[in-house]
Amino acid sequence: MSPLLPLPVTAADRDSCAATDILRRVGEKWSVLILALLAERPYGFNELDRTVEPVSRRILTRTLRTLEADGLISRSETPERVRYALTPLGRSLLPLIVALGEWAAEHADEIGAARA
Amino acid sequence: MSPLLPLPVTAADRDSCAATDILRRVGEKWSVLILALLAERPYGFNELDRTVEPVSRRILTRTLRTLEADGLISRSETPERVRYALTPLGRSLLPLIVALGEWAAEHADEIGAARA
DNA sequence: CAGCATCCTGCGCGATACTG
DNA sequence: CAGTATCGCGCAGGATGCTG
Repeated sequence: MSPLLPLPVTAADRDSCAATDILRRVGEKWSVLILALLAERPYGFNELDRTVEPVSRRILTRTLRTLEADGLISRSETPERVRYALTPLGRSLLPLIVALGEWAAEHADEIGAARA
Repeated sequence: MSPLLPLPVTAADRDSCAATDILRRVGEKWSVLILALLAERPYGFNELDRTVEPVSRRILTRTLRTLEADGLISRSETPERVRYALTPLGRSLLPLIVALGEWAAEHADEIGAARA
């Protein structure tokens, strides 16, 4: 066993697998989108709310809190507004997400064909 | 807008984003693990069931069907057994998952520290 | 502007039992 | 061996209204 990576095969591992963990995190509905937006510049809360569009404020809040708790984004208050920004850790994750996005774009037709 | 990628910002895009789509797919609980196992060699159904361990057969079945529908794995029947294997498409996705796994392993302590 | 409180729905995931 | 059928739980995600 023990494949190419720190991947969990036994029951004992299954909750402690870093790869699965982070994959589930970025698999959450709005995470990647938020990270991609913050890659360009910091955003305020309502600004994110408007830009991400059909997300509810409840979910946006929770997603931001989670990303913050993981150290991927930072939240700072200024007198005028709250400011969400990427942390260095979050920024280091970007290339991988970008690569996955490119892979998905390249093979979108193959996947579409397979589904039909 | 329109960040670094084909990422969905508007409501119209949100269900058609290939990147988010594939991320949710591999974010499913057992997907990466199954892909990682099949990266080494083909597996039979019960063989997967035993190896992945705490997964229920119902979920294993559904996960396999989904991965198959996306063209990432193939299912073929021989007289003695059913054989699940990676497709070329699935294999082309592996390096990206490996990269994410390595990233997660490298930064596991930072993430852990952030959560505390 | 930046949220929190409340209520609700769908489905990811699981346990258990049964089938050809 | 390779599944299907049935039942159930918890949580992601959402709608709506209120707050300082």
